[in-house]
Amino acid sequence: MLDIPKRDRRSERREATRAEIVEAAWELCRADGLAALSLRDVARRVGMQAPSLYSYFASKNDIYDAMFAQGVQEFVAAEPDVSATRCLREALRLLAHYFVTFCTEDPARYQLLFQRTIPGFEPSPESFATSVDSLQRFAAFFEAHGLRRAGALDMYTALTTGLVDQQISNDPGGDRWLRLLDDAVDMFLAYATQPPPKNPPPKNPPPKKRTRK
Amino acid sequence: MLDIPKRDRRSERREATRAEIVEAAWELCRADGLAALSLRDVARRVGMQAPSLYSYFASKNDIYDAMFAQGVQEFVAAEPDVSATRCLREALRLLAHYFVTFCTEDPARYQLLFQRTIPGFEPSPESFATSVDSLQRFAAFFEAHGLRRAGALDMYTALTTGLVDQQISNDPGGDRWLRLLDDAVDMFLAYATQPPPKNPPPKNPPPKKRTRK
DNA sequence: GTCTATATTTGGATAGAC
DNA sequence: GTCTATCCAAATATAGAC
Repeated sequence: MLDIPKRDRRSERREATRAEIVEAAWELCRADGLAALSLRDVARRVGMQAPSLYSYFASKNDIYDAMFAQGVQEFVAAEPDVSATRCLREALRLLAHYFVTFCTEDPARYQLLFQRTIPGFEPSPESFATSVDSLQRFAAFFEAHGLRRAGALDMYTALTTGLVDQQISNDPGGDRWLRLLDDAVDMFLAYATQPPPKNPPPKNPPPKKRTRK
Repeated sequence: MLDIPKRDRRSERREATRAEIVEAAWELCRADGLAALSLRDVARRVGMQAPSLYSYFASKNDIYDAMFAQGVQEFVAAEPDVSATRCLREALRLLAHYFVTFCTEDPARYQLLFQRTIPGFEPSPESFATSVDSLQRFAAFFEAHGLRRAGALDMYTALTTGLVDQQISNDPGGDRWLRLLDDAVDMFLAYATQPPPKNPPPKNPPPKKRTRK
């Protein structure tokens, strides 16, 4: 039997107001930085006084948490489906492109979701679980395509977040690092699909030329 | 003619106190996070009252600036000299290892030097110039070893800072990403020393490039 | 639910005595 | 140079009227 929740105009209104508050908070964070968020500013932006917010959120961190949850939802909701894509390179490009675009188009959101920069804030277990699920689907994708080299997933996350980080830190709004993405995927695939060398590669110089010392 | 500055016990003492203050600030940042620094705490740690700090620094940002300058000095002072190293791979491993170790061994320092996370803070031009110099020496190293592929330097910085970032964010104190460093260097060199393919590798037409805005 | 008023804390920074 | 005393601003959060 389908569970059709009875509509409750009161709680609907309440949810709408909560969403409005969260949206105002995002706008402020995008403008002034994630850490600069203040309840006064949020309240003023939605036409309230600061204490009124406490009717909707228990604390400032509670607002951060709602923002976190919303951000994760946004990420998973728009994740491209690559299950029908046979070409690994193509699929990975698609996923990588989605990730870096998602991150760089809203640095404040990136900071909240992927870095740990707000002093006392920890996302709620539910929201966090959703993001862990997403990463595990990604791990499954690697597995399905035979990317089993030890550390391959970690190398991939380092590479993509590195591009995002440099882009945001050193060329905000530009594409100096973003445009390296396809090359990065190729580079990574060459690494990940290559069997790890039996004997660790030239620790010592492969005899360049003569002069032995 | 050699410029031997006359010793001035007063200013020597003053410099020593400044250094003491900066060191106290670092300790607090390492413990509580970079953004949590407060003048009161710094003062208490050096046995002063907060206003006394203003005899040594004009503002809180002035302290951050001294910390930044000190951090940059530390980095360049201990930079390994690879000019005598003939093997590119070996040299790059050395430099990369130095960089990621420097960054991960003190995340607060990494945050101040390489990320832009303190709201109103901009490093002074002198300190900033020193760090730019360091990067340019690195660019010269690339040039000298024939690493001229477009974007190679940017790819390298993305890769190394990505490892640092993931390490700090997701495995602080561990080595889950650090131990991938040698592989990362190999992966990068395979990419950078390989001529860019004439026609983009994969079969399907390169997915629509990110539209410029 | 929203407001006013206020508590509380915590910052950075200044004035002026000693 | 260092202190005490203080200012000023901003922040989160609570109490209670309406």
